[in-house]
Amino acid sequence: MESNNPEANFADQHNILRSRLNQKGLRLTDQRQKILDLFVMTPDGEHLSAEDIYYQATTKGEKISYSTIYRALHMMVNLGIMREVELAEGRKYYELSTSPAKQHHHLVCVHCGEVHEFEDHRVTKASQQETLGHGFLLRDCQFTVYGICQMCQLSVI
Amino acid sequence: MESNNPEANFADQHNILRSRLNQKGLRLTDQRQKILDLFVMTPDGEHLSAEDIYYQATTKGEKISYSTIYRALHMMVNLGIMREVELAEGRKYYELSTSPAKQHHHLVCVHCGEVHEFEDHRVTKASQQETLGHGFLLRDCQFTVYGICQMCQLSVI
DNA sequence: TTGTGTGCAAACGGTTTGCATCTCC
DNA sequence: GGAGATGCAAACCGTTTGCACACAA
Repeated sequence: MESNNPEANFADQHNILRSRLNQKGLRLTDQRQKILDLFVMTPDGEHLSAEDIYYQATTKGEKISYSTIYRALHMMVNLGIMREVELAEGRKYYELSTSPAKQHHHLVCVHCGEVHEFEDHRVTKASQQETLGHGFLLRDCQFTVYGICQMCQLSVI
Repeated sequence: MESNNPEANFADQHNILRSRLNQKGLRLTDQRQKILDLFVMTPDGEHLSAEDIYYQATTKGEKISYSTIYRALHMMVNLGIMREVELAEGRKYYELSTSPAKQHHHLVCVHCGEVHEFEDHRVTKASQQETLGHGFLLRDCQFTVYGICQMCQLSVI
């Protein structure tokens, strides 16, 4: 269980990232490592925005700028290491990408922002059929269900 | 076929809007009528951004400001008359809302922006099951499939 | 050594807001 | 008459960019 050994996990991720970067003549810097670490440490079902990353990093005394964060995120999305998801208004969130076969979706509480991840093969299938039917080449799909969670149903309305 | 009689269609829409507004002590102004008209005239499968509305309205010699457009759109979304959809980056699009039973989804070309609408009962079902399973109250769901259309596959890559 | 990456500060662009004025009911 | 709506200009805020400097390979 590598999940019992976070350091090995970090090292793995760094090596993967380093080799991918090197293939393209890019470099593995401290900042890029730190950003990746934050995602590796983030529990499943949570997502990080640029602000989250900035806040978590600076709280730990690490120095990083927003420009670096955004540039690193874009780069990793382009490399296929991360995925950009639309969960809430006016802000982008990021998560480590998983294999296309394990594509997952999000259930979001519009009131408190609570997010659940779920998989549904019917949705996956629908995206494949629809792209095929129109002669499209599938790139990504986002299925986001918005609702009000149980807690918020009590406090609001 | 009321689609053969656009004027009746406009009148219908205006009356619906007026009665909804009056229930809340709100008013039906010229600007709000014009905005709604643009959506009624827009063919199925097309969506309007605030900029689209501003451009189409001013091209016709009508005077309207962005603040009014945004305020009207928010109001109509809150009244359930319109739906806000995320199709492209950094911009919101709007469409007239349809009954929850006829919920539809979008297939978008990430290169040229071409959009196809489609319905899929499996997706609708999945959204219902997922909200139910977590005790959520379903509000809306967005299923957006991103790909590259046939034309763009030829010209890009 | 050199081209890539970083931080800073300023710019960007879609959206929102404060305020004076106007207008629908 | 009075609450609600509009237009203008400025503010907002997440994101991007130009540039001088720093650093990985």
